[in-house]
Amino acid sequence: MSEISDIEKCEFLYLHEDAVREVREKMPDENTLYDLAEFFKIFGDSTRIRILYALFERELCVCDIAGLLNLTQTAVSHQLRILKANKLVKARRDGKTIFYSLDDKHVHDILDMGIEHLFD
Amino acid sequence: MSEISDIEKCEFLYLHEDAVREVREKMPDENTLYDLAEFFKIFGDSTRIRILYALFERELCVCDIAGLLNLTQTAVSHQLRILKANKLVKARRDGKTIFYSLDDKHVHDILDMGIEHLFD
DNA sequence: TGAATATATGAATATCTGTTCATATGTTAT
DNA sequence: ATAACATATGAACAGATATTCATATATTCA
Repeated sequence: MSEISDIEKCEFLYLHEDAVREVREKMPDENTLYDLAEFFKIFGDSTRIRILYALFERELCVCDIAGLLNLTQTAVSHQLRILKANKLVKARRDGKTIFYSLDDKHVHDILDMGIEHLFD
Repeated sequence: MSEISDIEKCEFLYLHEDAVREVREKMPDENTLYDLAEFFKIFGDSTRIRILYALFERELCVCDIAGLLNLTQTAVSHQLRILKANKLVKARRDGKTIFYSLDDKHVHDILDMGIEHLFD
Protein backbone atom coordinates (compact mmCIF):
# COMPACT_ATOMS: atom_id res chain seq x y z
CA MET A 1 0.00 0.00 0.00
CA SER A 2 1.51 3.28 -1.07
CA GLU A 3 0.56 6.72 0.24
CA ILE A 4 -1.64 7.24 -2.75
CA SER A 5 -5.26 6.34 -2.14
CA ASP A 6 -6.45 3.53 -4.35
CA ILE A 7 -9.85 5.11 -4.78
CA GLU A 8 -8.59 8.25 -6.43
CA LYS A 9 -5.47 6.90 -8.03
CA CYS A 10 -6.22 8.56 -11.32
CA GLU A 11 -6.21 11.95 -9.65
CA PHE A 12 -2.56 11.76 -8.77
CA LEU A 13 -1.03 9.91 -11.67
CA TYR A 14 -0.45 11.19 -15.11
CA LEU A 15 -1.46 8.46 -17.46
CA HIS A 16 0.54 10.04 -20.23
CA GLU A 17 3.28 12.01 -18.55
CA ASP A 18 5.04 13.20 -21.67
CA ALA A 19 1.83 14.54 -23.15
CA VAL A 20 0.92 16.39 -19.99
CA ARG A 21 4.40 17.88 -19.66
CA GLU A 22 4.31 19.13 -23.21
CA VAL A 23 0.85 20.64 -22.88
CA ARG A 24 1.66 22.29 -19.57
CA GLU A 25 4.54 24.22 -21.12
CA LYS A 26 2.42 25.56 -23.92
CA MET A 27 -0.64 26.53 -21.87
CA PRO A 28 -1.33 30.26 -21.74
CA ASP A 29 -1.07 32.14 -18.48
CA GLU A 30 -3.67 31.11 -15.91
CA ASN A 31 -4.91 34.67 -15.40
CA THR A 32 -5.34 35.21 -19.11
CA LEU A 33 -7.59 32.17 -19.31
CA TYR A 34 -9.59 33.40 -16.36
CA ASP A 35 -10.07 36.83 -17.95
CA LEU A 36 -10.98 35.17 -21.21
CA ALA A 37 -13.76 33.21 -19.54
CA GLU A 38 -15.01 36.41 -17.90
CA PHE A 39 -15.08 38.04 -21.30
CA PHE A 40 -17.08 35.28 -22.94
CA LYS A 41 -19.44 35.21 -19.98
CA ILE A 42 -20.75 38.53 -21.27
CA PHE A 43 -21.91 36.90 -24.50
CA GLY A 44 -23.50 34.05 -22.59
CA ASP A 45 -26.72 35.90 -21.89
CA SER A 46 -29.44 36.34 -24.48
CA THR A 47 -30.46 39.76 -23.20
CA ARG A 48 -26.96 41.12 -23.73
CA ILE A 49 -26.68 39.39 -27.10
CA ARG A 50 -29.94 40.97 -28.21
CA ILE A 51 -28.80 44.39 -27.05
CA LEU A 52 -25.55 44.04 -28.96
CA TYR A 53 -27.37 43.01 -32.13
CA ALA A 54 -29.77 45.92 -31.78
CA LEU A 55 -26.81 48.27 -31.59
CA PHE A 56 -25.28 46.77 -34.73
CA GLU A 57 -27.65 48.86 -36.81
CA ARG A 58 -27.39 52.19 -35.06
CA GLU A 59 -27.12 53.92 -31.71
CA LEU A 60 -30.17 53.68 -29.46
CA CYS A 61 -31.25 55.10 -26.13
CA VAL A 62 -32.15 52.95 -23.14
CA CYS A 63 -35.89 53.27 -23.69
CA ASP A 64 -35.58 52.39 -27.36
CA ILE A 65 -33.82 49.18 -26.43
CA ALA A 66 -36.33 48.39 -23.69
CA GLY A 67 -39.23 48.89 -26.07
CA LEU A 68 -37.61 47.06 -28.95
CA LEU A 69 -36.65 44.01 -26.91
CA ASN A 70 -39.62 44.09 -24.56
CA LEU A 71 -37.56 44.55 -21.42
CA THR A 72 -37.85 46.87 -18.45
CA GLN A 73 -35.76 50.03 -18.41
CA THR A 74 -34.02 48.79 -15.29
CA ALA A 75 -33.01 45.47 -16.76
CA VAL A 76 -31.58 47.20 -19.82
CA SER A 77 -29.69 49.70 -17.69
CA HIS A 78 -28.10 46.94 -15.64
CA GLN A 79 -26.97 45.07 -18.72
CA LEU A 80 -25.69 48.18 -20.41
CA ARG A 81 -23.58 48.86 -17.35
CA ILE A 82 -21.95 45.45 -17.73
CA LEU A 83 -21.42 45.91 -21.45
CA LYS A 84 -19.95 49.34 -20.87
CA ALA A 85 -17.65 48.18 -18.08
CA ASN A 86 -16.26 45.64 -20.49
CA LYS A 87 -15.81 48.20 -23.24
CA LEU A 88 -18.30 46.60 -25.59
CA VAL A 89 -20.57 49.64 -25.76
CA LYS A 90 -20.06 53.33 -25.16
CA ALA A 91 -22.48 56.03 -24.05
CA ARG A 92 -23.14 59.55 -25.29
CA ARG A 93 -25.43 61.97 -23.52
CA ASP A 94 -27.83 64.24 -25.40
CA GLY A 95 -29.93 66.14 -22.92
CA LYS A 96 -31.95 63.73 -20.82
CA THR A 97 -31.33 60.94 -23.26
CA ILE A 98 -28.27 58.71 -23.31
CA PHE A 99 -27.40 56.99 -26.56
CA TYR A 100 -25.51 53.74 -26.56
CA SER A 101 -23.45 52.35 -29.42
CA LEU A 102 -20.94 49.57 -30.03
CA ASP A 103 -17.38 50.17 -28.91
CA ASP A 104 -15.42 47.15 -30.09
CA LYS A 105 -14.42 46.08 -33.54
CA HIS A 106 -14.21 42.41 -32.55
CA VAL A 107 -17.76 41.98 -31.33
CA HIS A 108 -19.22 41.58 -34.77
CA ASP A 109 -16.63 38.99 -35.81
CA ILE A 110 -16.95 37.02 -32.61
CA LEU A 111 -20.74 36.80 -32.88
CA ASP A 112 -20.55 35.90 -36.55
CA MET A 113 -18.24 33.04 -35.74
CA GLY A 114 -20.70 31.80 -33.15
CA ILE A 115 -23.47 31.87 -35.73
CA GLU A 116 -21.26 29.91 -38.11
CA HIS A 117 -20.82 27.22 -35.50
CA LEU A 118 -24.56 26.98 -34.97
CA PHE A 119 -25.29 26.49 -38.64
CA ASP A 120 -22.62 23.88 -39.35
CA MET B 1 -54.86 60.83 -17.30
CA SER B 2 -54.32 58.26 -20.00
CA GLU B 3 -54.15 54.50 -19.52
CA ILE B 4 -50.39 54.67 -19.54
CA SER B 5 -48.89 54.91 -16.08
CA ASP B 6 -46.86 58.06 -15.62
CA ILE B 7 -44.26 56.27 -13.57
CA GLU B 8 -43.18 53.92 -16.34
CA LYS B 9 -43.88 56.06 -19.31
CA CYS B 10 -40.57 55.26 -20.92
CA GLU B 11 -41.47 51.58 -21.00
CA PHE B 12 -44.28 52.10 -23.44
CA LEU B 13 -43.08 54.89 -25.68
CA TYR B 14 -40.50 54.70 -28.36
CA LEU B 15 -38.37 57.74 -28.05
CA HIS B 16 -37.09 57.26 -31.56
CA GLU B 17 -39.73 55.34 -33.44
CA ASP B 18 -38.06 55.30 -36.82
CA ALA B 19 -34.82 53.98 -35.37
CA VAL B 20 -36.57 51.22 -33.49
CA ARG B 21 -38.61 50.21 -36.52
CA GLU B 22 -35.52 49.98 -38.68
CA VAL B 23 -33.58 47.96 -36.12
CA ARG B 24 -36.48 45.60 -35.50
CA GLU B 25 -36.61 44.61 -39.15
CA LYS B 26 -32.93 43.77 -39.29
CA MET B 27 -32.69 41.86 -36.02
CA PRO B 28 -31.84 38.18 -36.41
CA ASP B 29 -34.35 35.54 -35.43
CA GLU B 30 -35.08 35.43 -31.71
CA ASN B 31 -34.26 31.73 -31.42
CA THR B 32 -30.96 32.16 -33.16
CA LEU B 33 -29.92 34.78 -30.63
CA TYR B 34 -31.00 32.52 -27.79
CA ASP B 35 -28.94 29.63 -29.17
CA LEU B 36 -26.03 31.95 -29.70
CA ALA B 37 -26.06 32.96 -26.05
CA GLU B 38 -26.20 29.29 -25.07
CA PHE B 39 -23.19 28.64 -27.25
CA PHE B 40 -21.11 31.43 -25.72
CA LYS B 41 -22.14 30.35 -22.25
CA ILE B 42 -19.88 27.37 -22.79
CA PHE B 43 -16.84 29.61 -23.13
CA GLY B 44 -17.87 31.59 -20.06
CA ASP B 45 -16.32 29.17 -17.61
CA SER B 46 -12.60 29.07 -16.89
CA THR B 47 -12.54 25.33 -16.34
CA ARG B 48 -13.94 24.69 -19.80
CA ILE B 49 -11.64 27.29 -21.34
CA ARG B 50 -8.65 25.63 -19.71
CA ILE B 51 -9.74 22.22 -20.96
CA LEU B 52 -10.11 23.53 -24.49
CA TYR B 53 -6.67 25.14 -24.41
CA ALA B 54 -5.15 21.93 -23.10
CA LEU B 55 -6.66 20.05 -26.02
CA PHE B 56 -5.24 22.56 -28.50
CA GLU B 57 -1.90 20.81 -28.27
CA ARG B 58 -2.97 17.20 -28.45
CA GLU B 59 -5.57 14.68 -27.39
CA LEU B 60 -5.65 13.87 -23.68
CA CYS B 61 -7.50 11.45 -21.45
CA VAL B 62 -9.70 12.52 -18.56
CA CYS B 63 -7.06 11.83 -15.93
CA ASP B 64 -4.41 13.72 -17.87
CA ILE B 65 -6.64 16.77 -17.92
CA ALA B 66 -7.51 16.41 -14.24
CA GLY B 67 -3.84 16.17 -13.29
CA LEU B 68 -2.73 18.93 -15.61
CA LEU B 69 -5.36 21.41 -14.46
CA ASN B 70 -5.54 20.24 -10.84
CA LEU B 71 -9.19 19.26 -10.99
CA THR B 72 -11.07 16.19 -9.83
CA GLN B 73 -11.85 13.47 -12.33
CA THR B 74 -15.55 14.04 -11.74
CA ALA B 75 -15.41 17.76 -12.43
CA VAL B 76 -13.54 17.15 -15.68
CA SER B 77 -15.99 14.47 -16.76
CA HIS B 78 -18.94 16.76 -16.19
CA GLN B 79 -17.39 19.56 -18.21
CA LEU B 80 -16.32 17.24 -21.00
CA ARG B 81 -19.90 16.06 -21.25
CA ILE B 82 -21.02 19.64 -21.84
CA LEU B 83 -18.27 20.30 -24.36
CA LYS B 84 -19.09 17.08 -26.17
CA ALA B 85 -22.84 17.74 -26.22
CA ASN B 86 -22.05 21.02 -27.93
CA LYS B 87 -19.73 19.40 -30.42
CA LEU B 88 -16.64 21.23 -29.25
CA VAL B 89 -14.76 18.06 -28.35
CA LYS B 90 -14.98 14.46 -29.46
CA ALA B 91 -14.09 11.23 -27.68
CA ARG B 92 -12.22 8.15 -28.78
CA ARG B 93 -11.97 5.04 -26.66
CA ASP B 94 -8.75 3.06 -26.36
CA GLY B 95 -9.29 0.24 -23.88
CA LYS B 96 -10.13 1.67 -20.49
CA THR B 97 -8.94 5.09 -21.50
CA ILE B 98 -10.98 7.67 -23.37
CA PHE B 99 -9.12 10.31 -25.30
CA TYR B 100 -10.68 13.68 -25.93
CA SER B 101 -9.76 16.07 -28.70
CA LEU B 102 -11.10 19.23 -30.30
CA ASP B 103 -13.98 18.86 -32.72
CA ASP B 104 -14.59 22.33 -34.09
CA LYS B 105 -12.56 24.44 -36.44
CA HIS B 106 -14.01 27.69 -35.09
CA VAL B 107 -12.99 27.25 -31.46
CA HIS B 108 -9.44 28.37 -32.00
CA ASP B 109 -10.47 31.48 -33.91
CA ILE B 110 -13.14 32.44 -31.41
CA LEU B 111 -10.79 32.17 -28.46
CA ASP B 112 -8.06 34.06 -30.30
CA MET B 113 -10.44 36.90 -30.95
CA GLY B 114 -11.30 37.00 -27.26
CA ILE B 115 -7.61 37.25 -26.42
CA GLU B 116 -7.26 40.07 -28.91
CA HIS B 117 -9.99 42.00 -27.17
CA LEU B 118 -8.30 41.54 -23.81
CA PHE B 119 -4.99 42.89 -25.04
CA ASP B 120 -6.32 45.92 -26.85
C1' DT C 1 -15.17 -14.77 -12.87
C1' DG C 2 -13.52 -11.20 -9.98
C1' DA C 3 -10.39 -7.41 -8.94
C1' DA C 4 -8.51 -3.16 -10.59
C1' DT C 5 -8.84 0.79 -13.33
C1' DA C 6 -10.89 4.76 -16.14
C1' DT C 7 -14.77 7.20 -16.85
C1' DA C 8 -19.70 8.62 -16.29
C1' DT C 9 -23.67 10.23 -13.83
C1' DG C 10 -27.48 11.53 -10.49
C1' DA C 11 -28.34 14.14 -6.38
C1' DA C 12 -27.12 17.65 -3.11
C1' DT C 13 -24.98 21.91 -2.12
C1' DA C 14 -23.07 26.38 -2.48
C1' DT C 15 -22.20 30.10 -5.36
C1' DC C 16 -23.19 33.10 -9.00
C1' DT C 17 -26.19 35.93 -11.83
C1' DG C 18 -30.30 38.33 -13.99
C1' DT C 19 -34.45 40.56 -12.92
C1' DT C 20 -37.41 43.25 -10.13
C1' DC C 21 -38.55 46.79 -6.81
C1' DA C 22 -37.74 50.98 -4.70
C1' DT C 23 -35.30 54.92 -5.02
C1' DA C 24 -31.61 58.14 -6.41
C1' DT C 25 -29.33 61.09 -9.87
C1' DG C 26 -29.11 64.24 -13.59
C1' DT C 27 -31.29 67.10 -17.21
C1' DT C 28 -34.92 70.05 -19.28
C1' DA C 29 -38.78 73.09 -19.34
C1' DT C 30 -42.19 75.86 -17.20
C1' DA D 1 -37.58 76.35 -7.88
C1' DT D 2 -40.33 72.58 -9.11
C1' DA D 3 -42.35 69.16 -12.01
C1' DA D 4 -41.48 65.81 -15.53
C1' DC D 5 -38.59 62.73 -17.66
C1' DA D 6 -34.52 59.47 -18.78
C1' DT D 7 -31.38 56.81 -16.70
C1' DA D 8 -28.74 54.60 -12.86
C1' DT D 9 -28.16 51.84 -8.79
C1' DG D 10 -28.47 49.13 -4.36
C1' DA D 11 -30.86 45.38 -2.18
C1' DA D 12 -33.68 41.33 -2.39
C1' DC D 13 -35.15 37.31 -4.69
C1' DA D 14 -35.34 33.49 -7.86
C1' DG D 15 -33.28 30.61 -11.03
C1' DA D 16 -29.09 28.74 -13.04
C1' DT D 17 -24.73 26.33 -12.63
C1' DA D 18 -20.16 24.22 -11.14
C1' DT D 19 -18.37 21.22 -7.87
C1' DT D 20 -18.53 17.43 -4.73
C1' DC D 21 -20.01 12.97 -3.05
C1' DA D 22 -21.56 8.51 -3.76
C1' DT D 23 -22.15 5.21 -6.97
C1' DA D 24 -22.69 3.08 -11.56
C1' DT D 25 -20.76 1.49 -15.98
C1' DA D 26 -17.25 -0.29 -18.99
C1' DT D 27 -12.88 -2.44 -19.99
C1' DT D 28 -8.71 -5.10 -18.98
C1' DC D 29 -6.10 -8.54 -16.79
C1' DA D 30 -5.04 -12.26 -13.74
